[in-house]
Amino acid sequence: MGQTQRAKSLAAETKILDAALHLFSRQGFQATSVREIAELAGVSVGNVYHHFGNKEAIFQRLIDRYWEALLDPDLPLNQVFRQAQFPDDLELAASAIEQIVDQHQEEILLIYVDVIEFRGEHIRTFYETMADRFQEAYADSFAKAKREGRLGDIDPMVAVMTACRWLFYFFTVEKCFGVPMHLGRGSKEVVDEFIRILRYGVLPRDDGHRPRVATDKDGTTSGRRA
Amino acid sequence: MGQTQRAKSLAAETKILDAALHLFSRQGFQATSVREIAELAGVSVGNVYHHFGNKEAIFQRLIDRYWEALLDPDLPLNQVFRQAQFPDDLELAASAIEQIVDQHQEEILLIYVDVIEFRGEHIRTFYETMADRFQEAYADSFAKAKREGRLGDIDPMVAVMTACRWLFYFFTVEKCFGVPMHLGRGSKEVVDEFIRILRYGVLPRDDGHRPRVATDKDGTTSGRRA
DNA sequence: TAAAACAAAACGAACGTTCGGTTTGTTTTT
DNA sequence: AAAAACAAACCGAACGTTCGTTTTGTTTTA
Repeated sequence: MGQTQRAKSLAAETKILDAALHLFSRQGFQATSVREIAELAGVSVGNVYHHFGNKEAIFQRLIDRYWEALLDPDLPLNQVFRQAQFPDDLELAASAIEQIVDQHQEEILLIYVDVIEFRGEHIRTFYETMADRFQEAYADSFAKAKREGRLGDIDPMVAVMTACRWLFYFFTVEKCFGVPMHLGRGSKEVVDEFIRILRYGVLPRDDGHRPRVATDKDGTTSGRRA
Repeated sequence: MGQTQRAKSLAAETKILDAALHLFSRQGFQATSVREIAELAGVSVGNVYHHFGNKEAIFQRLIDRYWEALLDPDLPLNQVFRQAQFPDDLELAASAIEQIVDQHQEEILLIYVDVIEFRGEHIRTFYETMADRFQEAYADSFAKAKREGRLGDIDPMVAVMTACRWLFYFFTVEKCFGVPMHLGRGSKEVVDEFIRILRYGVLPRDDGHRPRVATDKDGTTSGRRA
């Protein structure tokens, strides 16, 4: 009850933003009316316009909020980037990306709303910023690994981009688009296999590298189909 | 001028569908009005409703049209699947997928419209159908390759799914979302590198497999950096 | 008591859809 | 082969509703 004006105002703004996020991510921008947002937020239409200049400003604020969350240095994925241990950090990266997609399902759908209903510049800046951060984070690490022969013949920068994009899209398909199964295999199973492919490739190795276990020939170790 | 009634009717339907595809893919379903569609198609609003029961029926027809195109046995990608030469067919698959995304940019965006503005069941059936076709197409081939030791320790079915999904999404990002560059590298460069990663992995090989140089079937080793 | 927060009513514009009427091509009758 | 009858293709005004936004007025807080 005894809330200050600022606190009440901020609470109302949050309620409006949350309601808008819920609706925008489920039915798109144009298909969501200000009346719907107001009703779900439990405020009047007039009050919505007291806090936001117009409908699009609400959308913009939601995008900004997601963007800020992605740039947070404390975000696990950003910690992984700072360590720059590719390809050893692939498991860490995978679970960090899974966490992002899990916690920001609606915001990720918002990005696709932006792609469709606006001209989609946010997804462009997203990929371009990601590219810059890869360069920053991994350039030194890769130069050193190259000198020490710890990396193969491929371009590790392309590899890390490939991996992150795949993981991001994989979890997006699973959590946001609702395609939970993949060839009858579970999510973790597929991600682990993807990481192994990245590290060792699908073609057999004649050297000592035995990715899964040791010398088994039939590969019955992980209980796949007969 | 002397067109039959059926021909005229079909021409009008096509014009309406093309206009609707253009608009839906650029601004979404709800943001596109029937008036807009009619104007771009060069017909009256009433005529639109003569050919289609309602606005959503137009959308549905567009999705169906795309779906039929994907199931066409003559589609290059389906020919690649029938050959079932993974991982040798990766270059062929890549260019077949690139061709699909190129020729169906608008329809692919339509799928994302469906994800946002409807409940996105089409993308689910898309992925599930893809999974079934992978099983059909590659099951025998992989069993044989496994017996002959031509494949490594990984699950090839996961690998082929991984590859196709990545390629599809890669070209979608590039052509539909407008992110043409990737870490300053061109599209072909990145795809080639992705294929090499799939085959050989990022970790160095001590055996005779030298990924970058010869062993290619057609011998066209795309010239890259030393 | 002034300003901020909120609610309700009202605005014109645009929406999807309907409908009566006109044009145009085809079939039937003469 | 011309005329009459028919049906499909087509048009555009109009309907009822809903949209984003504004205006006006009331309550709450400092």
